[in-house]
Amino acid sequence: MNSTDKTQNKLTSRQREILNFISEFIDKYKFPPTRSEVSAHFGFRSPNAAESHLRALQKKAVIGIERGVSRGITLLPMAMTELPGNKNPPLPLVGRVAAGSPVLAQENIEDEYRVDPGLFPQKPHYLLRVEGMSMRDAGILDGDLLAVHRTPEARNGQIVVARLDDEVTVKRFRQEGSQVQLLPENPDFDPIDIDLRQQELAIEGLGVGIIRPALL
Amino acid sequence: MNSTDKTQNKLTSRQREILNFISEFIDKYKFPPTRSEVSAHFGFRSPNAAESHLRALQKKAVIGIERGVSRGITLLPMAMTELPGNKNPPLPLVGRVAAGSPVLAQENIEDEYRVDPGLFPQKPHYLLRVEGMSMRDAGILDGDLLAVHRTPEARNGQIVVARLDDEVTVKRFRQEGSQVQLLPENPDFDPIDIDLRQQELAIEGLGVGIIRPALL
DNA sequence: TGAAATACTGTATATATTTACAGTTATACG
DNA sequence: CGTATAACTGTAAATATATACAGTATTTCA
Repeated sequence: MNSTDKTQNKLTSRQREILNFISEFIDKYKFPPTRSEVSAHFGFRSPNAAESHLRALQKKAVIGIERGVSRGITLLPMAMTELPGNKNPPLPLVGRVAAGSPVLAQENIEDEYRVDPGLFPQKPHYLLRVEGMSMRDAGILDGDLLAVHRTPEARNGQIVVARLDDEVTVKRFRQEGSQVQLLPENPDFDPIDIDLRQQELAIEGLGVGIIRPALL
Repeated sequence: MNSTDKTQNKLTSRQREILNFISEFIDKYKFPPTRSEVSAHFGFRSPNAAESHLRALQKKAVIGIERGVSRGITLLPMAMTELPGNKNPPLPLVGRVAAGSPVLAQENIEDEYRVDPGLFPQKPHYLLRVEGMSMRDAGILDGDLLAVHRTPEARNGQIVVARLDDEVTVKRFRQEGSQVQLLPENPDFDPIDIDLRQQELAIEGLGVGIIRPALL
């Protein structure tokens, strides 16, 4: 391991706690904490304890420290990845899913959009651009963005993102024992029948909402 | 004027400049400026010049100052109103529009949601909850949220929010001279014909997108 | 017209804050 | 086993920062 690689070092649990505190402090007070505020929170008797932690976090490229500046701590983009409970991250927009690749593979992500999570009944994890008119009568049109909640479980009647033979499709879900039907909402299309004993079917997620970025 | 009313006092142009600087400073550095940083920016030779301005802004309830805390300045919600170039404000969700009231009247606003403006081809100004199925075949269903761009001008074929006899409706727009048609997208509904010489029609805005907060 | 508010200069000081230096203990690593 | 890193205590000092006090000139407003 050479001395220049800083980013790949993972945080220790204590460091994660410190980072967490900084993030929450900023959320609460709208400005970063001082060394003594960090120390006070964790019960350190020396401000230097906080100082060393900050230096470590800086070395690992999750925070920035402005020298000689009070409260000069900034959370770097890198920090967002490490933070839990990061409400309202931008949702990746998934376009055409390349055969065999995971839906959220980098190559499938076209863009990122911030969308208020409170809009939807279930937290969406990504947006999937819908192709084709097979769900027209459910009001889901070609080009619509389906807000998808990642989960492998679906109940009858729900609109799912399913993967069948390396193809990703959006359909209404129906299951009776080992027989699954993927139902289109357009009489021009035929239902897809699957026998789980003979064919593999993966539920990628649940459709929880629609965003139509343009009206015709 | 008694001494307790603080909020209604408007800001002087200088105070607005100061507030602006603070806001931009926070955007840039992620923490608020000190008195000397404010002074340096405006060329004050005394940190007290900044101090007085901050006190004035505090008295007018646009900023908060934590006593004894470095960089302890916070922008209060009130400040947002005063600030220009406030990109990405939350969009008000307009529910049922009370007869005779402006669409964006306080009484019509149910909630507020942050939505990435980059999603839509035109900047949406508010979200309108669609009632009824008259636009079903355009994929706009009962309960959908229509993202509306406020403008009084519409071109043929666009989906508009129109006000006719104190009623607000969403329809497709068509105009030939003084004859306007508001076309539903559902054979169960009849087009509305308006002669502008006899009846008043106000275009409240253009539908620029749809958000469906739940799938059935 | 006169008091209050605005918009500053200038000086001073308490204290908030960063930051360096010197240690201790425990754990991980090759 | 020795070295590095993590996770602290404890002390000290330079400096960054808030903030009080004393003024001046101008504008606002009742």
